[in-house]
Amino acid sequence: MQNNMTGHTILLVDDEQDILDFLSYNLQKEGYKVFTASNGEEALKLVRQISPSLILLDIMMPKMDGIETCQLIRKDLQFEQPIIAFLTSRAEDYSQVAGFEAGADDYITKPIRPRLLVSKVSSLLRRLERAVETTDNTNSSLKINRDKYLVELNENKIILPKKEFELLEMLASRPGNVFTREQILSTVWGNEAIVGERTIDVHIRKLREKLGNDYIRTIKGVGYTFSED
Amino acid sequence: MQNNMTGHTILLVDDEQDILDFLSYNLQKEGYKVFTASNGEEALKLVRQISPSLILLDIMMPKMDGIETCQLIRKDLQFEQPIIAFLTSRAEDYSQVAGFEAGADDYITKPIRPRLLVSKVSSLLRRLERAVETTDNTNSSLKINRDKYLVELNENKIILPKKEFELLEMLASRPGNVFTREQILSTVWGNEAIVGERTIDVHIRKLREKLGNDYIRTIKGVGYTFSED
DNA sequence: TTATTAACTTAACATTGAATTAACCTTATG
DNA sequence: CATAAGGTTAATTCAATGTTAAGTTAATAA
Repeated sequence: MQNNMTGHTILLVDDEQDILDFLSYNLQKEGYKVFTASNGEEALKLVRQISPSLILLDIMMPKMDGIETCQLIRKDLQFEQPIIAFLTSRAEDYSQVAGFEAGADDYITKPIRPRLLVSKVSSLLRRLERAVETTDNTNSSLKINRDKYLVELNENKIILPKKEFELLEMLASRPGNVFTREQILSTVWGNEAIVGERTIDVHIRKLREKLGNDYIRTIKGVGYTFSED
Repeated sequence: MQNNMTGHTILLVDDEQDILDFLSYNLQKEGYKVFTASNGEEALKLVRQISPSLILLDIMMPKMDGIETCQLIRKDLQFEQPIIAFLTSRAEDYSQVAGFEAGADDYITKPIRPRLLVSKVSSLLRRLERAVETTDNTNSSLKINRDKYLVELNENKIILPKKEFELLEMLASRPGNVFTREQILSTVWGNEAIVGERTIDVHIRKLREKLGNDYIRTIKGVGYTFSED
């Protein structure tokens, strides 16, 4: 039943075996490689060995709780940062837990529905894939930060509307690459959307207005390309 | 068996030696320094000497009961306030009302499960550490006090209702970061919660009403972000 | 208990601004 | 120099968000 080709590795950490089994079952079914740990220390050891893409971490655990574990993981792996999501029961207030400060990326509240779990996991992993693409252009003058929805161009911070942001993100993901209108439509708009002929142009124009004309070049009859000259 | 590096000092107060032994054993195993007292007077003396971070206090004791002891401790140590949790048997739930008024931070009901005890203790102590952390961000104009649901903005103290507080805390935990409605819902409400479309907006509005419009910014189609400019 | 108050949610309506369109203009290339 | 592809501008649209007040529910007091 392997629906998933990405082959991401997921680490589950919970002190209750039932929960581990339940999560494992549902995630393995989707084709993920799943490892489990039943406490924070075990998790820390495993993390170094398996380099998981995603860690689901129970907040309430004896000895070392999720928050502490999370902080240690973040300290330990300064470079390859996995995505970390906390598992909480509905009862626990956010203010008592404050996971984002500890370095969490998301929350999943128990009781956990299989469907929601799977969709959340895949959406979290998608975030990772995008981040990898984008992280590369570090030394360039244009930085795109998806979490902050922020574009930095020569120290100037620019906040773009959604469509413009996604369009720019796509073009900048592979500088020099020419993207056809068709490709752009199916990526940014989704191949369902029926949009007029001039829609893309207008967005391109607005981007040029904000970034200057030097970044996005038109290849007539083909499409658009992004470069930094 | 020292798993715990914080080295917190815990004071146990109970008239039954069995309970003291049981608690001592389980907490020492985690690396805490543990002291015991078998009545209120003894406890009061010890408190001054050892400055415990946490006191576990039996409610039902001869001579001076837990409530009274708690009140005296709170009066005695006006500055360094330890965290106090009451030990109660399940039957005596009526006393809970009095307990929080007397200055308790939490309840632990007998019979006591070792795991739950340990995780509750570590979570209570974490609260202490976080409270200290929070005081640090001095240069920012917004200070957040988790325990009191209190926000200080340019010298003005504002007590926020729970939901508003948690929403603000989440946004403020990563200034500049954009949180989607989805993320907000699953964190502050829990992903089971079925809340109407406008619920978040209303809370955002109330926050803006109290903080001013400059802190929380809407990114239409994406989410909300917090900043201090 | 019942009364009272505050917190939270909902519902109805208003507003906004991003996204799109339409109409017209410009340019590259055969 | 014809023309198809792309550029520009302003008007329009519509979903997302803002706002308010009126319900609910939960907490607290009497």
